[in-house]
Amino acid sequence: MYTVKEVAKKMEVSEHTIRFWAKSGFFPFVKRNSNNIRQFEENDLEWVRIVKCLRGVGIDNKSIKKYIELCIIGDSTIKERYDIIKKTREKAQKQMKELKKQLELLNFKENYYNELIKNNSKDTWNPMNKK
Amino acid sequence: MYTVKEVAKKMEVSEHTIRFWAKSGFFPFVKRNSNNIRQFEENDLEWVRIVKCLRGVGIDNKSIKKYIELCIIGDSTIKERYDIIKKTREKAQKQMKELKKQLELLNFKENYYNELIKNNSKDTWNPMNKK
DNA sequence: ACTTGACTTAGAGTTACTCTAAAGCCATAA
DNA sequence: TTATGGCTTTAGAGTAACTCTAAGTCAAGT
Repeated sequence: MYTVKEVAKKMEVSEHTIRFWAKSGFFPFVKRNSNNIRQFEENDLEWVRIVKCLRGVGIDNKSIKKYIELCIIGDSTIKERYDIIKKTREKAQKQMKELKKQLELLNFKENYYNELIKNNSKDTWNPMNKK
Repeated sequence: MYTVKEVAKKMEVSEHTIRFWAKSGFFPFVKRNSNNIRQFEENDLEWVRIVKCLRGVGIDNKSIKKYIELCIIGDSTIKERYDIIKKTREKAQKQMKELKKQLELLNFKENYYNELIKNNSKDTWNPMNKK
C-alpha cells in the first residue's frame, strides 16, 4: 500500500503529476481509505509504470486514456491494444535514433569546447565570430 | 539560402516552431531580404541544429537563449558554454537509459499481446480482469 | 486587374503539467 | 486540551512551449 507521495518517489514522477494523472482517469481502480486517501497497491504501480512509459515516449494524454479504457473493456480489445503498443514501440525506436544523433552532437561540442580550453584557442566555428 | 519553410522541411521542425524560435531570439544573426523574408544561410542551419538538439533533450527555452547569448558575447564565455553542453550531454545520457528501459517494457508488452492473440488466450495480467 | 501562394506578425488557443490555497484528519508536545 | 506540524485532499490559477488563426504585404502568373 502506497500513498501518492510514496508512489511519486518510487516511480520518480512528481506528486502533482501522479494526482493529475489520477484526475485524468489513468488509475480508475485505485482505492481510497476511510479518510479519502488514495491507496496504491503493488499492482497499481504497474499501471503507473506503463503510463509513465507511454508519456515518456510522447503519447498524448487522450490516447493514454483511450488505452486505459480499452484495458477496462477487457479481452475483446487485445488486438487494438497490441496495435497501440506496437506503434508506440516504433515511435520509441525512432526517438532512440534521434537521441543517439543528439548525443553525438553534444559529445562533439563538448570535445570541441574542451580542446579550445586546453589550447587556449579561438572559437573559429562560432558564426558570431565571423561577423 | 533557405526560407523558413525550407529550413523547417530540411531540419524536420514545423514552420511555426522555427518562427517561434526566431521570435525567441534563437537566431539573432539571420538576415532578411528586401521583402522582409528571412534568409537562412548554410551556417545558420548549424544553429537550428543545436537548438533542436538542446530542445530535444529537454533544455528549456530560457536556458537556450542564455547559451545563444553566451555565443554572441564570444570567446570569454567558452568555459561557461562547455559546462552547459557537458551538463546537457549528461542529461541526454540519462534519457538514453530511460528510453532503453521504456523500449524494453514496450517490447515486452508487444510480445505479450502478440502471444495472447496467437494463442487466443486471456489477458491474466490486466488488473481490470481480476475485479 | 486579379488571384494565388509564400511570407510576415500579433495574438488566441491548447496541452500537460506545476503550483497555490484552503481545508480535513491525525499525532504529539505544552 | 489546545495547538502545532505534517500529511492528505480538491479546485483552480499559472506556466512553458508550442500550435494555430487571422490579417496583412508582396511578387508572379493568367
